[in-house]
Amino acid sequence: MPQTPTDQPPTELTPAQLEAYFAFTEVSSLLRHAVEKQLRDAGDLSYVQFQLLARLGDAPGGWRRMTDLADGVVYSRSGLTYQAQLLEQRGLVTRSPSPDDERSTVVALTDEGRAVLATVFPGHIDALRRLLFSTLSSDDVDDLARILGGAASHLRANPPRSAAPRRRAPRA
Amino acid sequence: MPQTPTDQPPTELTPAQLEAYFAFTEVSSLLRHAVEKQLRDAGDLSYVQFQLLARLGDAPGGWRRMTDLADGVVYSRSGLTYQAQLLEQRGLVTRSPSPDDERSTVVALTDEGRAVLATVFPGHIDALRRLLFSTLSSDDVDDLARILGGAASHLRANPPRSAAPRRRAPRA
DNA sequence: GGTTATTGCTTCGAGTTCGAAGCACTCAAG
DNA sequence: CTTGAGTGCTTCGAACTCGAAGCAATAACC
Repeated sequence: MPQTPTDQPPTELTPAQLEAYFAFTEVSSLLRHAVEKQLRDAGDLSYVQFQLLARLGDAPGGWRRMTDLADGVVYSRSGLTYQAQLLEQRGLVTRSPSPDDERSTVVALTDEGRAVLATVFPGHIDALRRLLFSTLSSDDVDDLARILGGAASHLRANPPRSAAPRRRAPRA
Repeated sequence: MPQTPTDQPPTELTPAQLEAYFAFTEVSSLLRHAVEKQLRDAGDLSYVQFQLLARLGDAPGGWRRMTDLADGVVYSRSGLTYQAQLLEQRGLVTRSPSPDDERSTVVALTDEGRAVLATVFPGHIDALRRLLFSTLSSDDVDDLARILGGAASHLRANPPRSAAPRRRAPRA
């Protein structure tokens, strides 16, 4: 194990870091594709739609505000509007203005939405176990949770600088 | 509701598994968004485009077949055709039929493509270090590489059953 | 109270993604 | 040689995604 002479960051990653990064991206892609296929077959849901339903199912009262939903799944506002429309058309959620704040829209799970979620969920869990957790020891899972949990916090704290502070539009 | 008597898989995940999974998806989303922003700012490249250039830069001779490129980045063939067109229009790659096999197209990095790659690469590495590796110990990195490497192999070995064997279209 | 930000969501346009279908070439079998 | 299967890539259409711009409601300030 070579000593790192000083702390100054080199322009390269260590082999282990590269390996970890490639493995991460590969698992990310493959797992996502596999899960999407399973969800499409089981309940004709996209991954995003499933995540939204799952988050609603998890919420007390079965409803959330649009923005909270979007933040929860790391998703654009406009994209969420689109998906929420689709889910509403299928009768899986309702959308209504919040009584608190007329600006915000509250998305709520319908009975049918809850039913679909209940139908799809076990298959999703099975897929996860089969694809991901079947090869992982209990310690591995703990390690993953600890390491990635820390990384997630760090990433949340360092947002990708949400667009440069743009100058205001010129008045007429 | 009875206790879980044996090892047979329950329909739920353990809290640690859930935690690991959520952390994984969150890191995946956040890291992807952040890296995409960095690449767009630095060289007006999408993540996919960067991955393609990087893979070409890594290849002996600086060229690869379309299919090998697509498999390498877990990407659809048609999507690759689209992105390869964009890269070709920008003069970063060339496409030409393989002398070996007239069917296959060989994508090769141009000098300009290599230059762009050299420009963008350090920033990419820096971003990775800043966003991901700055919080990880050397042991963490080793653990990640080991655990996710194993998971990746397993996923590669269990492809999402490439579409059900659909019946062939009726002849005329 | 009245003006000026800020917030929450939607609409819009442009760009990207995928799978299915199609085309061209190669290989195997007769 | 001829047929048929298989492979490699592209084209096509439909769906999805995002950011910018727009609208309405709330909050902040004097």
